[in-house]
Amino acid sequence: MSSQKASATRKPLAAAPEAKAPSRRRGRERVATLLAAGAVVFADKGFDAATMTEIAARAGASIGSLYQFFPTKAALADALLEQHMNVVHAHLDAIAAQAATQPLPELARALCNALVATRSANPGFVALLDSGNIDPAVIATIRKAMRQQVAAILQRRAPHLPAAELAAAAAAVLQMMKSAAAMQADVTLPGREAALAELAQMLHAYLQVRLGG
Amino acid sequence: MSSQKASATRKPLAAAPEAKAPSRRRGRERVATLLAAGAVVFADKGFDAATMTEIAARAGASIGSLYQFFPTKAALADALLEQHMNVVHAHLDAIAAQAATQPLPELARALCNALVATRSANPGFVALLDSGNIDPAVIATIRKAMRQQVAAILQRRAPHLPAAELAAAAAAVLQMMKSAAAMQADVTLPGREAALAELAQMLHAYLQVRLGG
Amino acid sequence: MSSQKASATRKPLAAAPEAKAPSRRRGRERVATLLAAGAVVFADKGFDAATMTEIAARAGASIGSLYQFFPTKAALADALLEQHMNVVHAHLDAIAAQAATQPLPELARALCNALVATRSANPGFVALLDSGNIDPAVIATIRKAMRQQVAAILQRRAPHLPAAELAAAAAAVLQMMKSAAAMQADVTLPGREAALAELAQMLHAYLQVRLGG
Amino acid sequence: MSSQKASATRKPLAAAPEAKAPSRRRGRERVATLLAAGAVVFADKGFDAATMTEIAARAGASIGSLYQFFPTKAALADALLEQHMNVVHAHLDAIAAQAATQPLPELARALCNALVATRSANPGFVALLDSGNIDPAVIATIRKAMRQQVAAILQRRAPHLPAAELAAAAAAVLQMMKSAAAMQADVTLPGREAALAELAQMLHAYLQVRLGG
DNA sequence: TATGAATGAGGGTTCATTCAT
DNA sequence: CATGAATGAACCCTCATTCAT
Repeated sequence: MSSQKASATRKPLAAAPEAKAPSRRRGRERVATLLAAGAVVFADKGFDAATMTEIAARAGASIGSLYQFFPTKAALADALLEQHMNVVHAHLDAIAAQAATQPLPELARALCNALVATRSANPGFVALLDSGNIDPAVIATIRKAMRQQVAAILQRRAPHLPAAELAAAAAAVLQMMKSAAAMQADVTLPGREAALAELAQMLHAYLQVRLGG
Repeated sequence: MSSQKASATRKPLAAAPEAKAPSRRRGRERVATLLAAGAVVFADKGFDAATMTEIAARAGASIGSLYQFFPTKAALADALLEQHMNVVHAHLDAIAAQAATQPLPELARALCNALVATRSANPGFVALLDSGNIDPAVIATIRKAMRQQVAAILQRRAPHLPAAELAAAAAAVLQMMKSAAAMQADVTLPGREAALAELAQMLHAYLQVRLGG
Repeated sequence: MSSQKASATRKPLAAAPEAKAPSRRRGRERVATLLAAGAVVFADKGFDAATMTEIAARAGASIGSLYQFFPTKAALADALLEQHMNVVHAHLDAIAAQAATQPLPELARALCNALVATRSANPGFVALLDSGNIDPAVIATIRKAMRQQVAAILQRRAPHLPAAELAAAAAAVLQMMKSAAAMQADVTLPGREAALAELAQMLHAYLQVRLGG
Repeated sequence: MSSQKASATRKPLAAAPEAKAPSRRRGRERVATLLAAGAVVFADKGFDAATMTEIAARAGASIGSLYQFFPTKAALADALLEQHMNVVHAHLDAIAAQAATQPLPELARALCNALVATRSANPGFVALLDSGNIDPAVIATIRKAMRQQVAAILQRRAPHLPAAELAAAAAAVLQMMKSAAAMQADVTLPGREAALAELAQMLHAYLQVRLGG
């Protein structure tokens, strides 16, 4: 199964109260504004400390308006999450497309950067995932999907790796990718760029061992 | 400077609201109970969702008693953090003691396990660090101390590595150690043990490259 | 400068936490009710002993409603203060208008009664001013404004009094006016009316000396 | 009845829980320290905001020790009040002793200064009286006693004044004395000294009218 | 549909007072 | 007596959510 397909067949994350799809253009714009505001505020303060009132205010909307589209704080977070996951998946799909032909060090770097990029696009993402306020089932789903995408990437380089080993490697690589994102987010780290390069190096060394030179 | 010394000169983390030290035996026991309860509740729900009331209740104490020793929710978290850091630092010191003589794969495994172990001893640890409710300066201090300890460990294997490279490597290794702990905490991950082994492998491959065979 | 003008250019008292202005009619009514309730409760118990819960209850509102418009107990007090000051200033303006032509004993009586009247309209006023919970800068501002108004009144009778003497006299007269109000509030004082008359007498004697017959 | 006698027969102010008189020297010292600490803290923060814990701490005593001598926050305040009243009464007695022979302007000044002096010796005094936390009966008693002392002073100058007029005049003069004290406490008042002189002038003018030149 | 007022449970924190040691 | 830990009612304030207009 190609990862494109995987991402194409992805289903809405939550079974919970869904935002009613806005029928008019005006509505769609509003939703976008609200999501953007939510992204910023969640990123700034984390899920718990973020308030629906502030999000609405930042979007230039009334609190009532916000609730019209997102019946729950968690629903807003879910929507945000889904949106971000789409970006992430697209990123990984792009990497997968090149995976077979790219030199290994470049692949390593690309993987390391995957989450770094999307994460700086929206720093609140992780805060949400780790806040403990998101339905664990949703989180599990997300993680599984990402692992599968990473596995698909690795498989391009090592088509005959047994499924179990592939899965384990994918989990490890994904974890490493998260590490890179976390490191990128740590502004207090002196020599951050060098350390990030080191992480890429680490990934490269591993891929060499695992996938064969 | 030996890492033992480093840990000997470690200073209290918190700047502002310290836990008032109990002077009676009763008080000291209380503080221990309260810390334990806090650890559990923070681990369960994260910093924000944890309530002082629940912590007190779980400790079998009244809310007033809790506040007698920890003037603030954050102060309690700080105390917990400090306590945990002591464990972590001791762990790392122990690793450092063996670092020079140990076979490399074992060192890799030991590093991977360092945070895994302390973290399962108290799963709330990370939640606190990442919650955004802890004084960023405290967090920076903690991270720096850990990086230095890891650097000291690496230095035993590669005494002549330039300081800058050493620092970058330490940051990368530390990040990896955290990855292992995170992975360990993810109960939804199928084949977790295999994946953890893969992480150790990754670290090993990296150390080989970095520190020389 | 006429005292009317002075009162026209008066600015809002509070520096920091303003009452959020209601935009709907319902809200405006609420605010009025809440202010009234606050006035009563502050008067009854003083600032510290008054509770927001009681104020809300007395207004027939929920606690949340109260906080919607007054983000802080102090903000409510400030609003109340400002409202009362407006009444006081209007009173003093009225006195100023007649000051030039009125017989001196009548002026003395009017001054004595100025605060008595407004104060019985809202007995909590002084409690607030003296509670030590109001921003001292606000208090200083209030006092200064009152002194200036009293000075303006005196100036109508003695246009050529040097500014410094005028200011000192105004401060003394204002203090006397407060005395009258305090006396009025003391229900345990036997012969209160006679004593109040005595105070007016005292003021009259003073004005005669100061302003000339 | 001489005012000395009046002050000699004064009874304890409160019927409420009394502090047990300490039998040993050590105890008496402690009580003195506690009272002093209470005076300072009440003065600083007012009755409500003052905490028993802080008072004990400032006295270098434990909270338990404080409660050994003053079973209640109000009891402490009462004790303080009584102590201060003794000073005030002594002051007034001294004034009474000279009242008959002194030139009128000097008497006026002495009266104005009476409360000013004692009040700056302990600025918390008024805060207590006006805080609404002291038993109103106690307050009434205090006021009555002071009025009687002032009346006694006035009587020395005008022995034949009818009792009712004397009482009214005493009430007015007392109020004026409080005004002077309040004015003295107002650090924001520019030209405070001049204003105080004005107050003395006012009192003088009144006494001339009332008591005859 | 958009707005903003209304609601109230719940959270962190304080402090007078009590009591065992 | 002294000490300091223990208690818990009460306080101020927040915020997700609902609802009338």
